[in-house]
Amino acid sequence: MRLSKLFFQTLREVPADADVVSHQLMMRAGMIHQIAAGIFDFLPLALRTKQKIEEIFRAEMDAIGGQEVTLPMVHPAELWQKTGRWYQIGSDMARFRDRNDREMVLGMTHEEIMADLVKKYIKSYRQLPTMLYQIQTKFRDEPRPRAGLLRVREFTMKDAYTFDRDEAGIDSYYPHFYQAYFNIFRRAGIDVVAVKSDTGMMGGRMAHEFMALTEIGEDTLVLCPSCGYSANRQVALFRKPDPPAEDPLPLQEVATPGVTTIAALAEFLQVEPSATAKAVFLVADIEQPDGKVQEQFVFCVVRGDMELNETKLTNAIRARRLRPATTPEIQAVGAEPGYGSPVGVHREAMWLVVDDLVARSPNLVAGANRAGYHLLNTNYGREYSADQVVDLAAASDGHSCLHCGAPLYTARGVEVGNIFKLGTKYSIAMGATYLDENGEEKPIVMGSYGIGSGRLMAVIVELHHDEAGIQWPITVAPYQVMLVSLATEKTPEVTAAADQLYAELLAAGVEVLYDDRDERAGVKFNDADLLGIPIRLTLGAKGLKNGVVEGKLRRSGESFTFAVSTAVAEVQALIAAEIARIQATVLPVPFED
RNA sequence: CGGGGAGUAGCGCAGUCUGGCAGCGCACAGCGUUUGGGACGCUGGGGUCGUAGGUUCAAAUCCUAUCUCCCCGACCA
Repeated sequence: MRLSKLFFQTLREVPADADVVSHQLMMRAGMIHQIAAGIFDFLPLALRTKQKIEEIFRAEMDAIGGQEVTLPMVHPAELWQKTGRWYQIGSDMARFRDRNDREMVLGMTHEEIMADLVKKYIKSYRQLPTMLYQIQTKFRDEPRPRAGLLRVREFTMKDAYTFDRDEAGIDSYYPHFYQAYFNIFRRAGIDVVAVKSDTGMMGGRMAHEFMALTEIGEDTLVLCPSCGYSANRQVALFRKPDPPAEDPLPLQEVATPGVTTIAALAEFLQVEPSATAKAVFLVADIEQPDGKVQEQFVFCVVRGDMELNETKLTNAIRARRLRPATTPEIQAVGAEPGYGSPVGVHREAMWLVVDDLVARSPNLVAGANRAGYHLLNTNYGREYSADQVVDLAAASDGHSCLHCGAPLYTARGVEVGNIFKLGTKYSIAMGATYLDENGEEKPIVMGSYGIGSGRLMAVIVELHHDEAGIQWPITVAPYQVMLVSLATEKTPEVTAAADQLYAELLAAGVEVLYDDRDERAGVKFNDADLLGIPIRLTLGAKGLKNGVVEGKLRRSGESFTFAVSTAVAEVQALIAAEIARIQATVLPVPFED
């Protein structure tokens, strides 16, 4: 491609709306253009990279038995009503009516549609397992799109679905995806960690998220440096410290005027925060046995040195959603904000959930449920008992690893992919069943597996750039080679040589972007750095006089001198070396169950 | 949905407080000089000042409403 003809424009200045690096660089490189919050145009350079990423998806999916299909992105509401997600999902789902007043949705994911499809075609255990995938547009009306391509409303996703006879079937398929995902990300030039994750609205038994570690990530990960344990903080487990071995002491009320935080309480009483109990008041939407959703006041207790993990709580009490309780609601159950404890509250008006460590810790300081007073020496089972005793605490830096005891650390990550064991939720709802060897009708066991192409592209830029611009890994670069001609009006021989080299590179099958523009050298070099094409070839009057063309690797700055006559072969070797360098990172990964 | 910021040429911004010809830089077009890391000169094109209503002799500027975008939070397969 000749740069003089390419539909693009580089920007010298950073667009005001862009504040993460990947967004800035892709805007400046003329790759993307925003038309609304979280909705982008992909220009030719971006599209080439997106297509390369998607070719990697196809190769890895095909390698584990996938067959590509394309399902619509407009769905009748009926399919979503069958699984109940029509009712569960809020305004993230874009809904509209067609001309005949039928309710329709824009697809946010395709479990329903896939289950509906296989229902018609899969009848026998002989047809299982099957894996279908597509690369398709999704629309999710996110409340807050942000950070360029990292969090958008309309996006392309590779979503794959497995169909197995039983749990054992998916248990054996799932690790293939786990490996394929590592292969995909490594072939795209990034490293990821797989973490156990919450199954959220997808439901299901097991899920992993593939996280790229970067400061701009929205998720917090908990990692063990010793045994490799890794989990999203939402579900991360840790080994709780042993509570001190003390005999229960008599309950005692003390005046603590104006002391409403754990830190202030610890300071005032000269005790460790770990010797206190923290009360958290929430209101949960709980689905009742009759299907109606009711609000329930939830009183949570964790130790003062720990934080409540709302995902753990949500799962423990099977809540639809949580919100903080208001002061009147808190007082209505006999508690007092800042001085709350489960001692002496109206137990019948609440669901009381206590962290297991609190239940095991003797003589904790807790609120007295009246302003200005706390209680010393509260003991679970003596002053109060709970509706549920479960793990509610959020894992943090320095906590001990559940498996090996080493201190955990936290890191920020961007979720670039996920894999779910879905079970039979969708197949039962849609009636997707098969007959087994005994002629018995059984629901198909499903899994679903997603990767967003645009987000992955943005993450690659986040992880591969410098001050001057992008540094594309060669496997996903829009072009492999950028040929920069430094010809001027006075050096037509340079133009001729560059034209010829361009033609030879094209003929040799090299993906080459040819900067034939009438620009000064500085402009061309700066644009080349910005676009981040991995190999730059420079042909100018000086070099040509000596019969040489200069080569340079964008990622390292390493430079080479090639004879013009052998340049094509040298470049091909360089491309092969760059590809091999990335391919060398694609290795077997042990499956962490 | 809560808090904050911003809408003026394709991009970055000034002008708004204190109403009075709509500007600057980049980009774009033409001509000339230049030509290995974002050249220079001259000339030129491009604007419903987010939208609607109001106040006023006069509104980018004041008032009211509204839309949009960005950031933090809530939310998020």
